[in-house]
Amino acid sequence: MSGPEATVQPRRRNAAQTRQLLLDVARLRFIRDGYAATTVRDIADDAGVNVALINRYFTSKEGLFEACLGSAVADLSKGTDNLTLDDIATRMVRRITGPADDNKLQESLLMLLRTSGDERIDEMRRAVLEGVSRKLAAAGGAEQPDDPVLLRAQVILATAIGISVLRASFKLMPLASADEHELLGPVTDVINAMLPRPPA
Amino acid sequence: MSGPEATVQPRRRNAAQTRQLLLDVARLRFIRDGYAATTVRDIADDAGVNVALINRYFTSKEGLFEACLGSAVADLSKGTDNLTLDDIATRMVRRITGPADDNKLQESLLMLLRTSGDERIDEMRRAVLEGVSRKLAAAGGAEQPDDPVLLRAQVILATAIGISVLRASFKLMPLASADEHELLGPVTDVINAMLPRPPA
DNA sequence: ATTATCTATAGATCTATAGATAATGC
DNA sequence: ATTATCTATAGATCTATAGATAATGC
Repeated sequence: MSGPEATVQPRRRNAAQTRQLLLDVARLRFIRDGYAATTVRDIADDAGVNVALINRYFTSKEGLFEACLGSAVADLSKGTDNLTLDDIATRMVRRITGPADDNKLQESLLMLLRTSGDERIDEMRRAVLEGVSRKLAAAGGAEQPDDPVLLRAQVILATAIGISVLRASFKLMPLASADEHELLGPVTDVINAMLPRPPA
Repeated sequence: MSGPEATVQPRRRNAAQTRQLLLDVARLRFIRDGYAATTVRDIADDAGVNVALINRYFTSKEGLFEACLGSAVADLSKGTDNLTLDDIATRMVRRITGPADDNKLQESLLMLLRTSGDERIDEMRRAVLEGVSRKLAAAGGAEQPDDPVLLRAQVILATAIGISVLRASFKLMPLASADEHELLGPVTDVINAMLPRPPA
């Protein structure tokens, strides 16, 4: 159980910075090991601070988890309005493959897969994915919320999630090492197969 | 934390039957809650037997997990040789949607996603998925092991895993309630997009 | 007599908190 | 003086095991 290192070591005392540091290292732990297998001591050690600060800044382990999930949800919902069919593939692939502009993006989907067992939080996760799939369906021309295109949009989402899992958790080659360029073709093909261009 | 009920209640003492019962209820727990969040007491209570029997029949919690994963691996590798392109979609959809012939099949993929933290076991999981994707690629006409078709075969696998997760863990509608018939179309389209028919 | 199952308990965590220490700002 | 951080510890698990009980087969 060797852990990720703290990326920024605060020299001067700074509550806001320490709080953010805990958030960042906790997110990595939760993604990699899951909620139950991660101990607060693991997280505190990764951050290089005392365990008690987790309770000070986040009330509890569950509070910290909820904060991590909240930031992942914010990442995922950001800039998904009025997507065009052409945007989807490139955005999705970039989000999966890379520390392109913001390396927290690639982690958001994986964080969303984690659960602490709290049903209230689980419902939040479900609602986020429902919203994302609805926007995908809208880009594909769906009009009513019960449009059959919604099912196909959710299959696209499933593909994105599956690719992320196979890369991060399984390190399945060659998928795990495929770069943005190599993934763009297959992913574009899946999207086109699910959301055919309107004849108009 | 209310758990699944034991499906078979042994009336007469029967070590083999109790062992199998523990395996079955443990599998459900591990799939639903993960390894770390599941306690041996949860499992024993689900089975209606004493906790000590887990150690008696499986040495340890980890031994029980490994046995669960082993049966999932056996399920997944079963009958995947010499697949034709036409088989894949129907087999995959049936495996995802249903307690068709053997309801343990639908759980196998989800069990494979669980980890106990043991790297030896993680490697076993990876090898299984690598084998499955290789067979998919072969059905799609791949010849060398580094054929670029392999990447596309792994995207198919990713879609299957993603759909299973969105159904079981997220209960994302309408995907979660889609039956075999409703899923066949979209999944077939994904497979055709990834593994185009050879012109011959 | 054999062995499937249970009782009782040791030992090792893990989370949370009350209160102490020490760095910072006025 | 304020507050960011740490020390020490209580209380609640959780896994594993030694040994006791009781159902089965001869």
